[in-house]
Amino acid sequence: MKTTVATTTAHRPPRATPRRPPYDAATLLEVAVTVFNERGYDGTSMEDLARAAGITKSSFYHHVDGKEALLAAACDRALDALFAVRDEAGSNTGAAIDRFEYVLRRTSQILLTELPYVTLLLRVRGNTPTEQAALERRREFDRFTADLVAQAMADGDLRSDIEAGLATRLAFGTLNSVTEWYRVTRETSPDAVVDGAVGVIVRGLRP
Amino acid sequence: MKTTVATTTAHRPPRATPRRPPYDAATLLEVAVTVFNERGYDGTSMEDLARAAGITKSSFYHHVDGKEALLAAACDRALDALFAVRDEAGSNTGAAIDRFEYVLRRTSQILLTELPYVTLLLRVRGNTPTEQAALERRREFDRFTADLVAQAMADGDLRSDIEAGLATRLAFGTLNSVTEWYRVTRETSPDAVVDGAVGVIVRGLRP
DNA sequence: TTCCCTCTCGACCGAACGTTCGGTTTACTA
DNA sequence: TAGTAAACCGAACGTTCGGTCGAGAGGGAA
Repeated sequence: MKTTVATTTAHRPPRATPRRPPYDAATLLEVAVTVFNERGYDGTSMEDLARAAGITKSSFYHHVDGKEALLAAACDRALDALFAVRDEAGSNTGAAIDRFEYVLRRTSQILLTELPYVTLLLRVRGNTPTEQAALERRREFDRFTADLVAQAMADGDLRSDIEAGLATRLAFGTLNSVTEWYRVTRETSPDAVVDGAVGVIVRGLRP
Repeated sequence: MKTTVATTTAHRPPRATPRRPPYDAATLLEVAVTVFNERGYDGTSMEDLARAAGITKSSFYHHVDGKEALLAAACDRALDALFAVRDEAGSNTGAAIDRFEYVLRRTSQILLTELPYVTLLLRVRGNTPTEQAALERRREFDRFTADLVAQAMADGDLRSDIEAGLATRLAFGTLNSVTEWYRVTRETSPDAVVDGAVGVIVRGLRP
């Protein structure tokens, strides 16, 4: 890591690697979210983020607005993807049970394609207005799904011996738990996880 | 701090507040865990804890060894309860499917009786050796259960079209998700939650 | 060459962090 | 009434936090 030669010029930033393309906000967001998920948001310092990106803290600040802005951007990315699902045709046409299963499947797909962002979203506790806003959007999505569950129960397509709210929470709990352990490997494909999780949920909830 | 004239009192000093019994370590641990679960461990300062207890930071330190010691004590309490289940007769005798169901039920009961401590345990990320030790004990418990699942699959008592590791993780994911939303209320009794969760899991995993 | 803009840096700031310490109050006993 | 130990407190310690600042390096355009 030391600047070996080139001592003649007093000011010579270490250029060990051939040349890295300049960072953009999206790339640094990805780096930040990765570290956030490893150490936790509050447990991560801006110094940690800069080190992970291979630049100094002040350089890092040149590209991003601040720590909380990173969190907000990450949550928004996850939430936008989820709300896009809510507006898809499959979530709004047909029997409630089919719409519920569609939402489950699409949600779990997004959970895997946007894994780091969703993981971070699921861990915010509401400490700041930013986090509270993210929590509120999450709840709105949960409410949308809970209505589907209640409707499917009324239709007799889901077992109604447990409360609709409990069923919804268990369903999302099962899905969301994937963020706690899933890592992309050759053995466990995303599709297998999606099929497995959704399958277990709907079989567990059917009458 | 004025020295009141009441030097003559001798028997009944005027007491504005009734007087709180002195704190002990267990009570302050409970307070700490509650705040940790609200704000997150790293997001909680010792000042926050002291304020929640109604004493100053330095008084708080009179009773506890430090922030990390509180985390360790809380994790140990949760883990000790879980490992006690592993050693119970119901977890080690009979068919694997019955033992699995027994472990699930007892685990979810402990999850509710020791809710704050288990909640905190499930959120540690391994930032310190203390946290890593807790994570390792958790994994040991998961391995124990995964063996039961694999055996029950071999017996034909659980569907074997999904991987045993995936099934175990989904089962615990469903159970553990309860910590994310469960609050003691009159409407939703702990027993109803236990029955609901365990029921959904075993029905989802049966052949 | 000069200008200009982007990117990077070291140095720095006030605030908050976990923790310590000297000293005061309280409850109880002798 | 004096002595004692536990409970408690205010003030500060050294460190780390998120964030700022002025300046240098590099490259393209004139």
